[in-house]
Amino acid sequence: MAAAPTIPVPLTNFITVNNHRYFANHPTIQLIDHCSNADHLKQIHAQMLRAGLFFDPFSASKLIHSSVFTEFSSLHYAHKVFDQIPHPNLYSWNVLIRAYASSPQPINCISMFIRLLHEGREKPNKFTYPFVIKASAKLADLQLGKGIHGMVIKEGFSSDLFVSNCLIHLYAECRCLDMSARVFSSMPQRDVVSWNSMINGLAQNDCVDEALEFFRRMEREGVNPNDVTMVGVLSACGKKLDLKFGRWLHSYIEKNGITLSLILGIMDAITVQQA
DNA sequence: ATCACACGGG
Repeated sequence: MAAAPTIPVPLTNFITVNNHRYFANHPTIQLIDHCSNADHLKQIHAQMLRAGLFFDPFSASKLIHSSVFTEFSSLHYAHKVFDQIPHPNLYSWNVLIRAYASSPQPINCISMFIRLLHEGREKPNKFTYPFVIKASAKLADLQLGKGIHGMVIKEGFSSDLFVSNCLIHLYAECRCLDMSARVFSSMPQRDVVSWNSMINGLAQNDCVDEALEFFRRMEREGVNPNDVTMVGVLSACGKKLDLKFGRWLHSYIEKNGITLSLILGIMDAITVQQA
């Protein structure tokens, strides 16, 4: 197999992202954003190989991003591109880890994460963990989740709002609601997603009264519920067959101007019907 | 330059 030619590129202009300086002025790299089909993307890929641009981690990450996020490309292709990058930066790792987390094979997200731990020049950051936790949640793998949680604590991300919200959801998916509650109560600050994750987790695990209790607590603490909150609360209410409370929720939704998305409308109708 | 939460019955 012939080695890719590595013609040095005159890299004179920089852009600054996250306090790092990158070369991003190469005409081939600028083409990436205007690429309109898979063949075009492959041509850019070929030009990058000829120009040695894969040795610039920022340029390589641009191609990875395009390979993953354009609808004419596939995750398989993106992974092959990734494997050709000599020194992928953390952004490139995260792009692939993220794509696998929302793919039908979340286990590949975990494999990439383990590769990152072994091969990466940078440690996982606050963006990496939410993707990996999401994959563990989809796998409903409690052992794996606990392991990742341990790393989160060790690496100092346990007070990150996004990471904690993911952990609440993860433990709920593993039917481990006492752990969800433990994460929730340890948070230095919470937002509506933290409450939603608790309420929906409880409702899905048939802990109806607890879900409604969290909703009341949320109200007391002055956090404004949104449409996702109401899906969980209505679901709990439907399981409880409580018509009176269902009707109260109905007027509550209208009174508080909560967006009546299609799902919420259907949920609402079902709750009233069931009771 | 990236991150989190949702529905029930056909």
